[in-house]
Amino acid sequence: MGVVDIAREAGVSTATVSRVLNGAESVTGATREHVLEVVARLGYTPNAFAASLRKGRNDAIGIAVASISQPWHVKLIRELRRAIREQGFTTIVYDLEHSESVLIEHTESARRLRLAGMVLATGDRIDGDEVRAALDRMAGTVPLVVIGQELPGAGWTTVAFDDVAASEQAILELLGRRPKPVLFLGEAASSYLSEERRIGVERALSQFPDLLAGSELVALDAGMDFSVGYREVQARAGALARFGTIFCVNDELALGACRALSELGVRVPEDMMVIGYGDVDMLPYLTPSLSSLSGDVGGVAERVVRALLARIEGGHVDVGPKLQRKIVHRESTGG
Amino acid sequence: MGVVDIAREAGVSTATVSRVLNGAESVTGATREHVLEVVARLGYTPNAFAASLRKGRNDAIGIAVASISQPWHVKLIRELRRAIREQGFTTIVYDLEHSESVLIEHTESARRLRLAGMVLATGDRIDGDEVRAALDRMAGTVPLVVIGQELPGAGWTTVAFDDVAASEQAILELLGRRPKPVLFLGEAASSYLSEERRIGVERALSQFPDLLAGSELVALDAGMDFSVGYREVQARAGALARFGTIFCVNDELALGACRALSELGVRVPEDMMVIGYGDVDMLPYLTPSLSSLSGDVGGVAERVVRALLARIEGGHVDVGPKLQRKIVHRESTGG
DNA sequence: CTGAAAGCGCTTACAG
DNA sequence: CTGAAAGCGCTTACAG
Repeated sequence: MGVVDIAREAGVSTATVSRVLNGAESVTGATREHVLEVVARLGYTPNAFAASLRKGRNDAIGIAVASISQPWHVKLIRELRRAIREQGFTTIVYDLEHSESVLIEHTESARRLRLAGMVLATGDRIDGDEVRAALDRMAGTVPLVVIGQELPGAGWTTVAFDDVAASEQAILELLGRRPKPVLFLGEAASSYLSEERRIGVERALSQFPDLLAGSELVALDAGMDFSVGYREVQARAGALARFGTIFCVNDELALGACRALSELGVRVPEDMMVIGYGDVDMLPYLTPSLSSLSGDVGGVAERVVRALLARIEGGHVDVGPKLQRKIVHRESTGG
Repeated sequence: MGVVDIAREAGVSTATVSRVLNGAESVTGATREHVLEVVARLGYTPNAFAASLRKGRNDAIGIAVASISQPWHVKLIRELRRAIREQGFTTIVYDLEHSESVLIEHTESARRLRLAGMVLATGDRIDGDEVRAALDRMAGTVPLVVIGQELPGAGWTTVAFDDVAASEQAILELLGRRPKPVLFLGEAASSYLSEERRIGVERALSQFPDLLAGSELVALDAGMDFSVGYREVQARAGALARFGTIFCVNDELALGACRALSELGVRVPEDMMVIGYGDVDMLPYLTPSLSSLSGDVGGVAERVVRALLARIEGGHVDVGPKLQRKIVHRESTGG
């Protein structure tokens, strides 16, 4: 069943049916009522493919995140959807599952679907040859905004937090509370995000050479969930006394670390301070409650959408300086 | 740029281009190579709308979940995607945000997109007049499988856990460990899932009238996240001594409850046992680690896909009896 | 193995 | 305000 069936039944042309269904102002009230009645009676739903094909555009914007298992990304999706919907677009969520090949697949899908735009949020590096080529290719036809990492000469807009500064600032503040070496748990080279945060930590520590010497900056290769934080701390059971702080690149690692400390009888924060990144919703409800570096997700979403709209209209927009994070102290850093 | 441009450049017909791009076997090796070279050189990507319109079908299956903020649903999405992809379909995720109007919108979207099928996973009731009508309407053209709740006379297949039995069984087991009244934290009438679990709890308690009398079965109206579990336990600070167990309809509530108990100086599990539902990944890493009623998500996904394929092919399939849950004891119930 | 041509179901300039 | 007709970009029976 299509417009022609509705048109025939209603005794009008397909043009009129289309106008009614698309809310054109020109249609007479009576005609509109009649057509709508027929549509309802016959249970007709327009074919989105035919409409998009004819219109030559799609009103959907893709949101691709590194992993929907990470609460921070879910929070971001929520905010982005809200902001995007306000602009009259629909959204479609892609889960990259931290995989380059999945990302590449999705760039293809975005091209085939002629998406109006795409938002990419990942801490995983996107500067590998294949990934970079796929993104460039996509960005040629689908306006793109990337959250989190800046690439030289990229044909897209970047919105990011200043994680180097945030990490440096946080470490300085924690060293003020307890001037002891730091155990940093981050990801290996595949993570852009970990790299930035590590640099900030190093920068702060380098002001205190003896503390830097005693610190350990771990580059994990095993993902960043609870179990990894747990395992890494357990693995250092005998060597924990020399550290004053465990600084984790996300909240999940911090949670796992706390569990290990608890099993080892290391008190948080008396013997060891612990802090994560992202400030996800559950942190205040943990025991001990977890400190974290918090960022304004709504602010990110707002900037992303502004930048995307500008690109969709063929223009550019200055998204301003990198966003600042702030440290949220809870029990795990002494409140 | 379209097939015609590729055809012209390659000196073949559009039919041949289409065949090459769709992997038809009939095309000569040389022709295939040549066409692919032109496609790559011109950076051509087929238009998905045109293809779907012409084919008259869409190979995408929708996955609609009550909320992507709930880890259990994220786990389910993962498993479903894997299973669906194996069958050659793509997936598209819908977040219902626990909203009836969003669900109704998505049923419309599914119809317009001529989805090959739809999976709906929600604990929120779907038997309200409007929602039920929207689902019936959708199920008329889009094969549907619902996870979790059974509706009489529905035109779709249901895959569910036996939560009544699981709850009853769990309570009996916990009463064996500590024969004291139970504080049950569940949602109000809008939640089908809470209702089932409450019934199981009541069924177990009714074998011990004095324990039933001392128990409290709370029907919350405020969602089911960490903060709610926390608040409800705090609100009963003076009355906790009479309970032996806090039984929560999800793990998030249980986590919040534990935090409140910790602040109140109530020891878990010595003074109070706590258990949740879903067995999400973080539970072993909490302090205390949280017990939970676990279900085989992979098993659900496998049945759902089997049922969906049968419906897509116009048939039916017996998905078998409801799935069983098992209780996973961790520190919060005494290990 | 390959091509010419029809047609999927819409929307929109154009004409009245 | 409304209609006749073209055309969006594919795929596929049909013919050779």
